[in-house]
Parts: sequence; C-alpha cells; structure tokens
Amino acid sequence: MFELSFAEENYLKAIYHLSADGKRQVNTNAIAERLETRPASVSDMIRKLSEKGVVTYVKYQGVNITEVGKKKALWVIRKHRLWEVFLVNKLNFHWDEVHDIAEQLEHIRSSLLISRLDEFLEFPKFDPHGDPIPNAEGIMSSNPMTILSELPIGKTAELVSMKDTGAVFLNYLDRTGLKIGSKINIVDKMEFDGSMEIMVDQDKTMSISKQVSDNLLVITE
Amino acid sequence: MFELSFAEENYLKAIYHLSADGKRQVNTNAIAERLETRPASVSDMIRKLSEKGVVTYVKYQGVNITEVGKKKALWVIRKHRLWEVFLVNKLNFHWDEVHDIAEQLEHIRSSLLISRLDEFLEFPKFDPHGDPIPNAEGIMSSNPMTILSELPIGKTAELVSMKDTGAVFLNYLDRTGLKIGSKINIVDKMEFDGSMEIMVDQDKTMSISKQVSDNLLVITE
DNA sequence: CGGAATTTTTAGATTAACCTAAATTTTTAT
DNA sequence: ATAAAAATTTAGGTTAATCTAAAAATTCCG
Ligand SMILES: [Mn+2]
Ligand SMILES: [Mn+2]
Ligand SMILES: [Mn+2]
Ligand SMILES: [Mn+2]
Repeated sequence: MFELSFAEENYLKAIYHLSADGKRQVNTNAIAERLETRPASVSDMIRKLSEKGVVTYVKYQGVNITEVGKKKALWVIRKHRLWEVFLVNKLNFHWDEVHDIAEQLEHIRSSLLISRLDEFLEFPKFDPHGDPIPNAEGIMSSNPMTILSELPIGKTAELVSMKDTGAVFLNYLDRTGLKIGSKINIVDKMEFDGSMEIMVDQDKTMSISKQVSDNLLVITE
Repeated sequence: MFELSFAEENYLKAIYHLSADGKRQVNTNAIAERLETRPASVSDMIRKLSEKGVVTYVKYQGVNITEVGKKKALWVIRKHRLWEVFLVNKLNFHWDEVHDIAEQLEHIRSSLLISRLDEFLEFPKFDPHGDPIPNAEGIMSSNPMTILSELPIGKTAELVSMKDTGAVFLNYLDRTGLKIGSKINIVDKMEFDGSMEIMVDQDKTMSISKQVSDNLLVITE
C-alpha cells in the first residue's frame, strides 16, 4: 500500500468530511476554505490525489472520493479519534482542548501502535465529542444516539455525548463521575418528576434529574 | 520562542548527540552519516541553523551547538524518551521496538501534552533503554548507574537498565515483574551465594541470584 | 438568451529539504 | 614541503506544497 504525505492526508480527510453529508461532488472552494488554503493550491493537490487513485475528478466538476480514498481517510479519522480519547481519558484533558493535538497525532504511522492504543483505551466506540470511531476495517457504529431520558427501565446504554456542553453541566458531570464511555443501567424512573435512578459502570447507583437525562446522549446495544 | 521544523529538530538532535561525547567540533560528514543524508545537504542546513542561532559555525571547521540549541535538542530528547516510556509501560511494547515510533512522536508540539504525559507516567527519570530523561528545564540525572549486586543491605534503588539484554534474561524479568522504574529495597544479602532478598515497589519480596543482580543497573537517591 | 458574477484552473514564483557534480579547503603522508 | 587524499562547500537541479495574478469555464439572472 502506498503512503500519503501529511498534506495529502489532510486533504483527503477534508474531502471525506465534506462529502460525508451525503453530497457527492465536493467543490474546490469548499476544500480551500476548510483547509485555509487557496483554491489554486487545491486544484494542484486534487490532480495529484486523482493520479494516486484516491479521488476521481473531472475538471471544473468537483471531486469524488474513491473507495480506496475513503479507506485512507477513515484510517486517519480512526487515529485522530482514538488519540482524542487517550488525551481526555488518560491525560485528563478537556474534550474541547484536544483537537489540535490530535491533528498532529493522527499522522503518526504505525498500525501496531494504534491497535495497542485501542486496546489500552478498552476499545472505545466514540470519541470525546460523541463521534464514532471507525474500527480497523474502517467501519463505524451507525447505531443512532438516543436521549437517555427516553429509555425505559431496565435498559443498559453507553454514554457517548452531551447535548449541553456548557461548563456548568460538564462540571456537574465531572463531580458525578459520569463520562463518555460510562455504562449506564436504568434502575428506576420516577413518574412524579421524571428523575431516574441509574447504576454507573456496574458500580455505584445515583439519582439524576430529568434535566440531566435530557442532556445525555447514549447508544444501546 | 521560534519553532524548528522536523528536519531542523533532527539535525539539532544529531549534533547534540555527536557533541555530547565531550567532543567540541562536530564534523559535517559525521552528521551526514548519522542522518543518512549527503554532506552537501548538511552544509546547507548548518548555515540555516547558525542563522537561527542554535549552532555556531566556521566554514570548514565544524559546528558547535549553542546553549539555545542545546535547550532545543534536550526538549526533543525529553519528548522522545517520555514517549518511549509510554510505549513500553502503558502499551506493552518491548524496549527494542519503540525507537522508530518515538522518532515520530518526538516532534509533536505541545508542552502541556508533555507535562501531562510526564505526570501520567509518574515522572520517570530514565527511558526503557536506561537513558536519563531531561526535565522541563533540560536538566537530566547525572546520577551514575551502579550494579545492584554492589549495593549494601538497606539501600533503596531504582531499576534503570539491564546489562544483559538477551531475550532469556528479559523473559525472566517479565515473569518476576521487575521492570525499568521499579523501586528495589535490599532486604538481605546472603554471603554464601551472593543472592539477595529484595522488596519490589514496597509490595512483594523475592529472592534473586547474584547472576541476576549483576545484570541490573540501578540508581540510588 | 447572453452578459455578469462566480468558480476553477493555469502560469509563473517561492521556500524547504533534498540531491549530484564540481570546486575549494584542510589534512595526511611521503 | 608538497602532492595526494579526504572533507567540505558551492553551483545548479528536483520535488512537494504553497502562493498571486491572470485566464478559462460554469453558473446565475434580468
Ligand atoms: Mn478532533
Ligand atoms: Mn473528535
Ligand atoms: Mn530512541
Ligand atoms: Mn531511548
């Protein structure tokens, strides 16, 4: 398998993200804006990427990422998101301060490193922003996120994201010990005020208000 | 503070290592050989580095690293060695397979990342190869390593390196749980065969033969 | 529709980090 | 001391990734 340069990886990732919203054709200007480069530079790079077979491209008609390109992009995204989990879960960074470091770490080349990191982090399925982490084959969970408050008694779910990302709410979560990746078991729900009794990580039970459970995004198996 | 490119960091690190052996002048050819580049490329880069003030240089007379240059080199070395500790202690790599990955990781820019990593690793003083890790100010332990078997009863020491690095010995250490960074307390020494009773990490005591303690390099406080 | 606006590409430069080949300086050794 | 050998620098190129300015294609709209 051929290797891509850092710049090529960044372009490919941008193209992947811009086309992931269902859109087929990705425009030169959109790529330039996302990467903070000039359209002329994008034209140059696109030609190079199409020669390498990771995008197809008809002049003036925009680019399409190929299957090979998608695989390459997803591999970079996998690395990015795993490093973000590492920074937040192991080095105590806040989820809003890890992106720039992950932008650098995502280019480190070693698949053994990444599989070991994945294992060390206990195979997380979502990054600290709630985005799914592709597996080694580039497949990621399409399991839709649901709001914790909507689940019935007895369900087990994994916390993957928060709706409210304000400092006050995050601080509250810090104190309860709830964090991305926590396994939540719904023990009881009170009709009176909508609060629920949950068990976190098969460990401790606590009561959370409806206001809290409305802001927790989870996935069920 | 100005930033150096990856290539500049690699040159500076090579120059630092080549002059660390007490030698003052570092030769163009020596740098070229170490970095697997051509002497002509080294000449180019040296001019650039001297303009940035990290080396001084008189044509045909070799280079000297400056204090500023030394500080920059030690910062890269600190990152390299901390990442090596991470790879070995946390991701279960073997000490002989981490160098190439650390060569990449050493260029990641974020001093907060490094201080968090240092903390996460519990402030190691030596890397998995027994080389000292500079602190944030670029100072590293010059505490000489001694052979464990030479220490008297009652001493506490930290395991920093092994003399015998063969698979058989390393395998033995794996099984005993002894590893770089372990705190070793000498509980007793047997005159009969030179074996010693040690306590590892204030946790479990064990007996090791003289053949083993002869191959363990430690530092005392 | 057909010109104006927008988007995209091309042309021509620049910078960093390399290279080879040739020139120059220093060192070594008769 | 001087010629040969070795080390080093310079000259002149290349490639990757960027840029500005200008040309060309596409899209928009009165
Ligand atoms: Mn990110
Ligand atoms: Mn993310
Ligand atoms: Mn190393
Ligand atoms: Mn090392």
